[in-house]
Amino acid sequence: MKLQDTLSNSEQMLDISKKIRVYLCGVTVYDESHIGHARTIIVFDVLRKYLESKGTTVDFVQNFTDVDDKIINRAELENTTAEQISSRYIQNYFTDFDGLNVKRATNYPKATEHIDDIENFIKKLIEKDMAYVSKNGVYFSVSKFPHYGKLSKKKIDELQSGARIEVDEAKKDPLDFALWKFSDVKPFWDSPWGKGRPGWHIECSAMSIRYLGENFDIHGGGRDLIFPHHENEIAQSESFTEKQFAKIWMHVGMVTINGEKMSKSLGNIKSIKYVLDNWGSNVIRLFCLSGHYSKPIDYSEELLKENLTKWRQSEICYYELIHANDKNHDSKIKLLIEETSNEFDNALESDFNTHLALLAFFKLVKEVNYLAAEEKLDSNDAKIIISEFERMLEVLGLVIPKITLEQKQEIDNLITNREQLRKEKKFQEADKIRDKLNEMNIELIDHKGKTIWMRKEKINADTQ
RNA sequence: GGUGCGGUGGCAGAACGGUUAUGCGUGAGCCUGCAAAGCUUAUACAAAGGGGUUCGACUCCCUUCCUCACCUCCA
Repeated sequence: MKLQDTLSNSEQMLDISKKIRVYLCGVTVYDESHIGHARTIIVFDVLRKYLESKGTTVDFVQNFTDVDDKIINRAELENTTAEQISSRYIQNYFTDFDGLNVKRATNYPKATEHIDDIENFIKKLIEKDMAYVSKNGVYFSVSKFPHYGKLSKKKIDELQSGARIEVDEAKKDPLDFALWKFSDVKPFWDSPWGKGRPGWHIECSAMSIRYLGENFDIHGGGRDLIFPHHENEIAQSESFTEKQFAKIWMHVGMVTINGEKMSKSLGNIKSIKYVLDNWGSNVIRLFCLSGHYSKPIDYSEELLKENLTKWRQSEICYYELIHANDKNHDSKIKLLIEETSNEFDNALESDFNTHLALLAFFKLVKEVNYLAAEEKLDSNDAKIIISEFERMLEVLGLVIPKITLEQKQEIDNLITNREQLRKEKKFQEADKIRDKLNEMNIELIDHKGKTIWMRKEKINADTQ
């Protein structure tokens, strides 16, 4: 598999026959997550699901930043503790992302639970003279790390001349960043240097190395983390281990709205709860995967609607497949499956192009719907198609809700009744049955000779 | 100002030095008791501007312009 690596700015081969270790920078838990967070996490979720579908073991670690100024501020505002705030939003995170059908990570380490690791990390950096203690805390000496700027392609002197960097007198160099901040505001921990809490970047270095080793495969996050977060992580980690840190750096583009980055400070966010309520998980996932992961994607009702249309077509495809009963084996089916399956895999293997993969998936959908319309969908062929179709659904994290056997029985009975009424031209009564099924979220599709049903989840967007 | 992605039809988004995907949308038709959905078909003188290179460029080179992101917390 090839992936574009931010560090080398080139495509790197990833050997997926071995175990893959992935660290994804998660969220700071001080507020609700929005669709920008969702995109990054869904991209990595699909990456992981694809690898696992190929039999690759994936160690997938995603942190929660649960000590941070924003959390503390929020706690003050609500007159509660930082711990209360972070645990509330961790819960909120799981509600959102379970709702988006994101598979739980192997591990969700929290900064507050790794203070020892962090302290040891800092201790060693001080021993190596890569860090120093000052009035306000412990700082990393950027000028001592010769490759600083290699990830973000920034030059140290240019950064220093940047007028927007706030100069802190306690720092030897304005670029130095905090490993440990002295503070006696809760939460704080004792340390060899004084009471305080960890800086932001150090937790990811300490925890990724702790769980994945000193040199793991993929480190990822949103593009906005390249500088300074990931740059700093490289500096501290490589100073610590004297080895190359992550092999591949994978960065996901921003979700924009009207062309502008979606962010709290701009106040233009769409929360996951909001989009989930209005569009449902499948449509959001399709939306998040509809462009190449590295590029920005613009949130718009139009695009969401387009993905809703495509999802409806996919659902119909599925129901056509399970209802197939024609006996017209088509020798082209084998070829069709091979072709779409290869296109799907090839797209993902060449820098994880989910847009192209989706194209292959929809090609299969179109073809099945065509065959069904032409009454050429053989039931045995359908079985073969279903297994490939379901494999793609699984990788993409899309879910078609299942129904129970009893429900199916009931639906079949109602349809039979309706057919009889239609034959007798008692259309009003027949329509009543159709309405009743509709209330059960069952939609009928009348083909020339037969009627099939599909389960159709109602979402708010349908009624808008 | 620096750095980095980009700029392709109404929208989304590919490949490719020569024949311009694909999807959504839109028009027409088929099917239907009606409806929904589906299917069929049509549709677009698309390549930011200007120079080159070439027999030929959307694709290569130069240049100008523009968007966005990062340079401060951020997925």
